[in-house]
Amino acid sequence: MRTNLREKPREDFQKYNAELQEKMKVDTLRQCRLFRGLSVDDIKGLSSHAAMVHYKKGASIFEEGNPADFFYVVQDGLVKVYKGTSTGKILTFTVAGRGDTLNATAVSGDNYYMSAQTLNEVTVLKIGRKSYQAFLTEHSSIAIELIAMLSSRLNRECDRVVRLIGEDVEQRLIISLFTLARKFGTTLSLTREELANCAGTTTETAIRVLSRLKKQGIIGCAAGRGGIIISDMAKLHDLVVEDEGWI
Amino acid sequence: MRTNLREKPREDFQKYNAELQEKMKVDTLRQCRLFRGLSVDDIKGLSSHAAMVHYKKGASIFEEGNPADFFYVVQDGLVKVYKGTSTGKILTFTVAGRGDTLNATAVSGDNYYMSAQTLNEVTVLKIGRKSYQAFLTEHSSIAIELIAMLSSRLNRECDRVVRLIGEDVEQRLIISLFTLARKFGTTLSLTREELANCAGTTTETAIRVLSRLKKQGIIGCAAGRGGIIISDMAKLHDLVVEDEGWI
DNA sequence: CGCCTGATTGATAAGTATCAAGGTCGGTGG
DNA sequence: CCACCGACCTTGATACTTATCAATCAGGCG
Repeated sequence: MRTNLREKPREDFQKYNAELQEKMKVDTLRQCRLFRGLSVDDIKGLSSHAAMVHYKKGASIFEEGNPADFFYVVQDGLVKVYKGTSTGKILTFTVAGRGDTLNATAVSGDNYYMSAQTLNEVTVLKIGRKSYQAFLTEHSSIAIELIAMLSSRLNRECDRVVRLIGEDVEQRLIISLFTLARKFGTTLSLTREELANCAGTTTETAIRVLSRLKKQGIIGCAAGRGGIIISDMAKLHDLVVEDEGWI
Repeated sequence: MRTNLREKPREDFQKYNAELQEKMKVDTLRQCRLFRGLSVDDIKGLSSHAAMVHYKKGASIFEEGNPADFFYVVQDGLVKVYKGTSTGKILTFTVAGRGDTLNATAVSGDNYYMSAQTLNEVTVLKIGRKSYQAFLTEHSSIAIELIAMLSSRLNRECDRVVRLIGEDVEQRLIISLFTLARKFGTTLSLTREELANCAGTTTETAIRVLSRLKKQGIIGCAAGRGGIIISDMAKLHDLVVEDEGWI
């Protein structure tokens, strides 16, 4: 029968495809800091609840204040996690990449505490709130990692506050650039506007600072049209004022 | 024998005194959010490791960067918990009162992450780092409370960041006043400088805003010399711009 | 080719910090 | 008891940082 001859390879292909996807999901979850220390089997258990979802550039994954029905992990692409201010500005708290969670530390509250929007083509893993919470309570060793994550994030936000009070815009932009470059490499695909949002300033001010840095040879000339290239990371690092003081 | 006749009451007195102090310590610890849900016996166990220490006004309890040898709970008085900026300014993250911990959320790191200084006569409970950590691991139910505390503090700091970007100084001062008054009542014994540090501004600017509020009848005229009296809490509340948006 | 987004530069204005100069009150020592 | 001193409060003038507004430019894409 013709149908049989046709169906057989298609089934194989589908099975292969499903296995591949499952492998990718597990791979991604294993890169989460939150799940380190867990066995592969544990992660496979969680992975079975995870759906792979694709977003195009500029799409909203979730918005501040909406019911937090899902827990997200970035599989591919860049996602900005931000909050809007009462005056319509935006502050980007983090740019999440592969293996980063979007809302792991949002433990309390039934609603998303921030918004998440894609900066390019993005694939995420999406896990139902219930499944995620059940997984957390089953694997109590995560609690320790969660506390560590929360604690370090809290410190980071406190530092951000101190910098907002103590440092001028130029310094904040430099720190944003440095932090982003350390995480994603020296070729950043961010618009000036996105960078400005990271530092809590305006596009124009960000551009003016970048121009100055370009004159100093720290930013490459090939910048522009949605990208920033850092050509002298060492010099950039020298410009960062450490507020740690004693080291 | 004379000695006997004398010693007896003194022993009684000392015993009574020790019991009283122990009771005070337990009472204080029971007011800690971190320890709610624990039995009185559990808390008594922790209390036995706690020493009551007195500080006079303006004293430093611990300083950012020093080895974090102790865990502190405020028994009486006000303590500001702050960080200095690289430019010499100060940002007060919280004013701690009775039952508040000074460094409970500083889980990671071996050094104090902030500084703590008394705002008036203060009594604290001081528990050795080891004893505190042992207690935490023994009573794993605290982990849940700790996560909740960390999470809510993280949210609060993120909000602070957003307000620093989005709101002007006047609004930040109003929010600081409102928050302080809700916690400590409408008679605040804070200098203008301390209030300014809470809002991340300068003394002069804080004074100018307070003058305006005084004209509007929100701040009492009896203010000045180390105190602020809020005479119209409702009107103050009306001035607070909620950035929650939907409620 | 024309539109649209993002980058860029300049001019201007608003918000705050900074600097300066008293003023007030409470405590302390002669 | 009084005078002084120091900590805190207050107000004004000025400067600086950065946002805002406006205009132009460059490149990608339908």
